[in-house]
Amino acid sequence: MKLEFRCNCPFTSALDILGDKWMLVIVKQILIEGKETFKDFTESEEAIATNILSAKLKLLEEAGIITKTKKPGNRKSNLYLLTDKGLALTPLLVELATWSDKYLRDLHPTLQNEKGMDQLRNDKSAFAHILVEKYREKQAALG
Amino acid sequence: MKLEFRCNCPFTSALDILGDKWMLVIVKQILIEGKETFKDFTESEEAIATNILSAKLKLLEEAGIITKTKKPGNRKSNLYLLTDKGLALTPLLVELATWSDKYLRDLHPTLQNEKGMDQLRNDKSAFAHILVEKYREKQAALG
DNA sequence: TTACATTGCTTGCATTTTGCAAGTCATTGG
DNA sequence: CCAATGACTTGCAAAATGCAAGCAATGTAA
Repeated sequence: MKLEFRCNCPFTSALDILGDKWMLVIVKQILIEGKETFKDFTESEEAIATNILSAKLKLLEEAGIITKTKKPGNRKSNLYLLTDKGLALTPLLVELATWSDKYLRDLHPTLQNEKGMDQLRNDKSAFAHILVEKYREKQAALG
Repeated sequence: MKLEFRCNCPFTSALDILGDKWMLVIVKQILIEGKETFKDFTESEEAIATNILSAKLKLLEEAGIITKTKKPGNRKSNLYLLTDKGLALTPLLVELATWSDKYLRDLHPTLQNEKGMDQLRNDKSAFAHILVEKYREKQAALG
C-alpha cells in the first residue's frame, strides 16, 4: 500500500491517492465531524478497523493531506489535522454529497435527509465555503 | 463485489459505489476520452484487466450510471453510455482534476499539463458544462 | 463458404488489500 | 503504584485486484 501513479492523467492520479473506500471518509470525518484523534476515528459510525485506519492515516500524511502532531499538554493523544491540500478537497466532498442526495435515494432510501441537506441543495459553493471557514477557525483556536 | 451501503451518510454512500480505483476512471474514459465499447476500455492508457473491467461495467450498470446496448447495425459490439446519473458526475471529475492540478505536481512531476488544463483553471464550471454538452451532442448523433 | 481475425467476455490462479480479534506498550489519572 | 486509556501492531481469514489464458459468437476477406 504505497503511493504510485498509473499514468499522467489528472483524473486518474487523484484516484490513485483518494480512490478507495476510506481515504475520503477520513477526510470527511476530520472536516465535518470534527474528529481529531485516533480514538475519534475508531468511534465513528463507519467503524473503520484500527489496522486500516493506521495505514490510511500514514498514507494521508505521506500525501500531504493531513499532519500528525501531539496534542498540546498531552503526550499521549495525537492530533490529526487537515493541511491546505486536505482542506482543498472540500468542494470534492460537497460534490459527492450533492450527487448522493440527487441520485442515490432510489438505491438507498434511508440516506440522511436532514441537517445541512437544505443548505447543501440551496448553494453548494457557499456550503463548501462555510465548512472551510469553520475548520480554519477551529485550527486557529488550537494553535 | 456487490452494492451495499455502510451507513446513511451521503458522503460515505457515494464512496460505497464510486470509492475504488476504477469506477470513476471508467466514467472519465466514457465522458472525456469518448470510449464506448469493451475494446475501447481495454486499449486505454490505464490498462484495466478484462475481468475487472467486466465486473465494474456490471456494477456501473446496476448503479444506473451507465447503460449497455448493442451498437446499431452491429450485433457484436456493445455500446456503453452514460445515463443522466452518470453525466451528473462531471462536476466531481472536474474537482478531481482541479485538485490534482493544484496539489499533486510535487508528488507527481510528470502529471499532464497541456490540453484542456488552461481552460480547467480558468473556469471549471464552464469546463464541466462544455463536457456535458459535448457528450449530449454525441449521444444525440447516435440515437 | 470457409478460414481467420475480432469482440466481449469467463476462468483459474497469484498477489494485494481489507476486515476482525487480540495483544503490546507508553502515558495518565487516581 | 496500578487500572484505564490511547495509539497502535500482529496474525490470520476473506475479499478484491491483477495476469494470462481460453472460448464462443460475430464479422471479414479469399
